Formats: sequence, C-alpha cells, structure tokens
Amino acid sequence: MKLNQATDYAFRAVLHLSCLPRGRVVEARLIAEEQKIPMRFLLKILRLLTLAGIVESYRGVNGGYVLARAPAEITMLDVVEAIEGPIKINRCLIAPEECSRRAVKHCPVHKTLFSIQQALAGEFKKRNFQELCESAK
Amino acid sequence: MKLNQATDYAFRAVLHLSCLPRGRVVEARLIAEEQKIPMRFLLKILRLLTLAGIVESYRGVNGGYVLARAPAEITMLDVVEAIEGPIKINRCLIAPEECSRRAVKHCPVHKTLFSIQQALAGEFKKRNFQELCESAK
DNA sequence: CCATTAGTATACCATTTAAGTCTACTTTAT
DNA sequence: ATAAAGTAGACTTAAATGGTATACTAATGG
Ligand code: SF4
Ligand code: SF4
Repeated sequence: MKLNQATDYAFRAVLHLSCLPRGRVVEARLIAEEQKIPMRFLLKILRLLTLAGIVESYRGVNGGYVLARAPAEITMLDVVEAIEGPIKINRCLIAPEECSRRAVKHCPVHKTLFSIQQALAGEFKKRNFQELCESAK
Repeated sequence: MKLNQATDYAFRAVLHLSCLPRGRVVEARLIAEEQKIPMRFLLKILRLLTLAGIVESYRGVNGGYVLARAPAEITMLDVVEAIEGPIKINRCLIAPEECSRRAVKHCPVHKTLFSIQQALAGEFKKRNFQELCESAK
C-alpha cells in the first residue's frame, strides 16, 4: 500500500517544472541536482512522463524537458498513473482470474475494494500541480 | 499501491469467521480449504490477526480460531493494519528522514500525500465485517 | 498419562519487484 | 565536426513477497 520511489521522484520533477515560468525548457541534469534524484534514474522517469503526455522532451544542445500543459491541468493521478500504471489496489481488480477463491462475481470484498479504489483515485485526481506549486511558496 | 496477498487472505479468513454463528471456534484447516488459502501461510496470517486482537486462538484438541469481537466492530482497516502495519503511502510518511530532498517540512507533496493517506485510511475504516458478511448472502 | 490434535516459533527458500547503473546510440545547435 | 542532450535497453543488487519445512508447545480425552 505504498507509492514507489520513482513516483515520488516524478512528483518532485513535475513540481519543479510547474514552478518555473511557463514554457521554460530545462535539462534533466538540473532537475536531478536540485531535486536530489539520481540522474540516470530520473531520465527513465522523465521518459515515462513524456510518453504519458505530461512533459515534452527536446534532444540535442539546449534540449531538455518542459510541461506539456498548464500545471493546473496536471493532477497527481496523472503522474501516479504515468509511473505505476492504473491504480489497482488488489489483484482481482487487475485481473479477476487472479482470485484463487474464484468467487469474484459474488465476493463482497471485491466490490468494496473497488469502491475504495475509486475513492483513492478520486483523491489523487483532486490535486493538481498549480495548487502544489502555490503552496510551495 | 497494492495490498498484498496475505491481506486478501486475511479478509477472506475474517469474513469466513464473521459469517459463522457468534462464538463458533473453527480450525485453520477448514478455513484454508473453504477459502482456498495455503494452510501454513494461513497460520501465519491468523497469528497476526490474533496478536492484533481481531481473533482469539485455542490450541489442542477442539482448538481453532474465533472472532475476538462482533463483526460490526471489526473494520477493514483493522485487518489491513494487522497484516501490513499502519498505512503509509509514501516513505516520508513513515520516516521523514527517508526524503533525500530533506525538504519534508516545506514539501507541499508531503502534506498532500498525508491528507490522501488519511482519506484512504478513512475509507477502509468505514467498512466493517458485518456489512461485508450481509452483502455476501 | 500418553496419544492425538491443533496452534506457535523459526528458519529457510524461490521468485519477483524495486531501485539504480552501464553502455551504446540518436538527435540537434553551433 | 563536435559537443550537448535525450533514448534504448541490458544489467545488477538488494529487498520484499509468497510460501514451505521442521520442531515445539499446549489441551483434551480415553
Ligand atoms: S477473495 Fe474477493 S477480494 Fe479477494 S481476490 Fe477474490 S474476489 Fe478479490
Ligand atoms: S519530496 Fe516531499 S513527498 Fe517526496 S519524500 Fe520528500 S517530503 Fe516526502
């Protein structure tokens, strides 16, 4: 029941970009230094954020990363799912056949976990990076 | 961001006991068979539930397990925490010094994750095993 | 009082996942 | 052409997960 380290790093990276003037392109190296993230690992994370459409990347000299949209339009859920994939709090919520009990259809726990999962996703979705950046000041 | 297998097994075991007539003592073997849980693994889980005060155990002939209190008084949070320990969705919420950024005090993400964590714990706490057992029928 | 039943305590094991690193390659500005 | 920056993907190490095995302790009842 825990977010992984990569997700926390992703929060830091996106927060970092969110607090910059709109459209400013910044190299991974700077983010890594400022946010104390291992450089090579950060690159992998930024790649995932790029594929998820949260940031845009530019290669070559003067390359780097920039937010793909306004911070207000980026939720914590977007970032979590970019790194970890869709939130699934139990096996049977990923693939029903994972249940050794084979009672998924009639399992009250399954239904309840699903509604808890929806609530959790909702909580992450409520928070966007404009808010986060503002409360950082 | 996922519950582990042991926790799911614990849900099944407690649900099993909750649906029995109050005070009925049942051996681990029966729970294991009925709920399709590996026997030796279930014993470890039941031990944790016992230590957490959720079930009581009796050794020897006619021994087994019984709920320590009414199903209505046992929440999903009780069970999750019995197996996994307190819900902590990020490292810095376990131990602030885990943050390599060392900005915990002023980190907006930290504060936000804490409030999401409270909401999540609240969701688990809202659900008790009397409800679960009723909706199993 | 001892055989049987059932839980307890630990140690062990195999896989998988997490976190991070390395090497080699591609793109682009100057 | 060259240096700066991102991309690709193999590799590594350590820890967590899920499960077993062995030996022990307690209770019952014949
Ligand atoms: S027992 Fe219920 S909650 Fe657990 S895996 Fe099966 S369907 Fe899902
Ligand atoms: S950056 Fe913020 S959220 Fe992440 S570990 Fe540090 S304090 Fe916690």
